[in-house]
Amino acid sequence: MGVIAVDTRSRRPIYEQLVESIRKNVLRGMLSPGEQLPSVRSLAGELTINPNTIQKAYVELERQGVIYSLPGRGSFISENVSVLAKSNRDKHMAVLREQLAAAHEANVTRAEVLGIINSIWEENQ
Amino acid sequence: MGVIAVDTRSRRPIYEQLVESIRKNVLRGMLSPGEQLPSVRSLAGELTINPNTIQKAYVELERQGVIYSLPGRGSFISENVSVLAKSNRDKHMAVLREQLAAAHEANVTRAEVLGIINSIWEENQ
Amino acid sequence: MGVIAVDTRSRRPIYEQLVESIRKNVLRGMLSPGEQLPSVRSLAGELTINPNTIQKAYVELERQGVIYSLPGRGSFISENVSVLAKSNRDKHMAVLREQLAAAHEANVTRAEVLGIINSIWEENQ
Amino acid sequence: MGVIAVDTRSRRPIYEQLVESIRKNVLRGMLSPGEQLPSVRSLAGELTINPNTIQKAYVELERQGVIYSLPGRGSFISENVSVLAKSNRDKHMAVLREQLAAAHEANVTRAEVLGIINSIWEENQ
DNA sequence: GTGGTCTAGACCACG
DNA sequence: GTGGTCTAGACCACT
Repeated sequence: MGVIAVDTRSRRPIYEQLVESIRKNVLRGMLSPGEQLPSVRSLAGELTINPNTIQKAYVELERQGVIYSLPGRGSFISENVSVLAKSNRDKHMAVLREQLAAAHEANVTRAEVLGIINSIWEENQ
Repeated sequence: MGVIAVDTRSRRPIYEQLVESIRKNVLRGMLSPGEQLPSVRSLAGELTINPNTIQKAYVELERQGVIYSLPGRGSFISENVSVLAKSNRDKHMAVLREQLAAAHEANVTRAEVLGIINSIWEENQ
Repeated sequence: MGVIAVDTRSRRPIYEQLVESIRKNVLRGMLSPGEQLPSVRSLAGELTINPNTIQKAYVELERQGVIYSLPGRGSFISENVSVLAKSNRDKHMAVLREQLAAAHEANVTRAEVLGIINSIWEENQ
Repeated sequence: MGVIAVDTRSRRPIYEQLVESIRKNVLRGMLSPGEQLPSVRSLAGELTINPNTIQKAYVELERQGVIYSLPGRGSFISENVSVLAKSNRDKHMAVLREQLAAAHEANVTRAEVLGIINSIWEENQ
C-alpha cells in the first residue's frame, strides 16, 4: 500500500495531503470500491504519523463519500465512485474557467494557452 | 482611495487581500509609479483594520518590489512596473500549466477546454 | 429461517440489528412462543458472522425476556409475548411524545402532523 | 453565555452535545446572526472541557453552515438562519413520519396519538 | 484487532 | 488574544 504518500515537511496539513492522495487513487482506479483501507493504526505506523491525524483524514473522506468506516471492522472504499468522478470533473472545469479568465486579464495570449494545451493533450485526440 | 478593498469576513488573511488588491491596482494602472500610498495609520482608520495588519501588507509589498518605503516620508509605488507585469504573467502561465494537467487527468477533454477559452478570448484576437 | 436479516455494511452494530430483527419477528408473530431458535454456530454460519456476535445478541434478548436459553439444549422464544407487546407499545408512545415535542419546537404545525397521521391511520378506524 | 450546556457523564459524545446545544440556540433565536461565540479556549475553560473537543464541535457546526470561523479573529453565528430553520423543519417532518408509521405497526391507536398531540399543541391553534 | 472519543500539551499564522 | 494543526497517550464499544 505504498501509494499513499505524504510530505511531513510541507506546510500543507498532513491530513489534507492524505485526503487528496487517497481521493486521487480512488478516482484513478488504483483503489477499488469495497476494498479495505489500511487501519488507522497501521497506516499511522507505516507513515510514522500520529493515528489521530489519519483518523481526521478518514473522517473527512467519509464526509465526502469517498470511503465509509465501520467501527470495529475497518474502513472501505465507497461504491459510488462514478458520482465522485463526475463531481470531480465539474470542479476542475469551474477552477479552469476562473484561472483562464485571470490569465486573460494578465495579458496571457490565446496562442500561449493553446501551446500549453497541445503539450498536455496528445494531438490525436 | 476607495480602490483598496478588503473583505473582513473572508477566510483569507486580510494582509494577503491587501497585498493582492494593491498589486492588482498597480498592474492595471490605477496606481501609478511614484504615487504615494496612504499612511499605515490613515489606511487602518479608513478600513477599520488593525494598523499591524496594514504594516504587514506594506512590508510584504516592499519585499515583492511593488512599493518602496522611505522612513519618515511614506510609501510609494515602485517604478519598475513592467518587471512586475512580466513576473505576474509568468506566474499565471505556471499555474495554468498545473491546472490544465490536473484537468486532463480528471478526464476533461481538449474540446471542453477550448470551449472555455473561446468564451474568454474574443474570437478576433 | 431467512427472516433474520442483518446488514453487515450498516454502521449499526450487528448484534443490535440481530436483537431488533428477532424482537420484531416475535412481535409480529413470525416467531411463536416456545419455538426454537437456530443455534449460535448454525446462525453464525448462515449469516457468515462471528459467533461471538450472535452470542451477544442472544444474551441481550434473554436479558430482555424475549427468549430463554437452556444450556445444552438451545434457545427458545419466551411465552410472555403480550408483556413484550405492551412494553413495546409503551416505548413507542414515549418516543413519540419526545419527537412531537421537538417537532413543535421546530415550528411544525398541528395541521401538518394531523396530515401525516391521516395518511398512516386509515380514516375508518 | 450559560445557555450552552453539556453533560460530561452522558454516553453521548460531548462534541455532539455541544453541536446540538448551539444549533438549538441559534434556531430558537437565542443566538443571533453575526454574534460572536465564546472562543474555543474560553468555552473550554468555562465548561472544564478540553479545547480540542470544543474545536471539533465548532468545525462540525461550520460544516453545517450554522457558524463560521475566522482564524485569529473568532467564531460567529452564520447569517442564513432561515435556511437552516427550513431544513430543520423538513428533517423533523421526515422523522415524525417514520416514527408514526412504526407506532402504528406497534398497535398504538390514532386516539392515543391525538391525545399526545393535544397535550403539546395548545388547543387554540 | 477495529474505529471513535477525549485529554493534555504544544506550535503555528493571524490580528 | 484567535482558530488550526499535530503529537502522545488513554479509554470505549464492537468484531
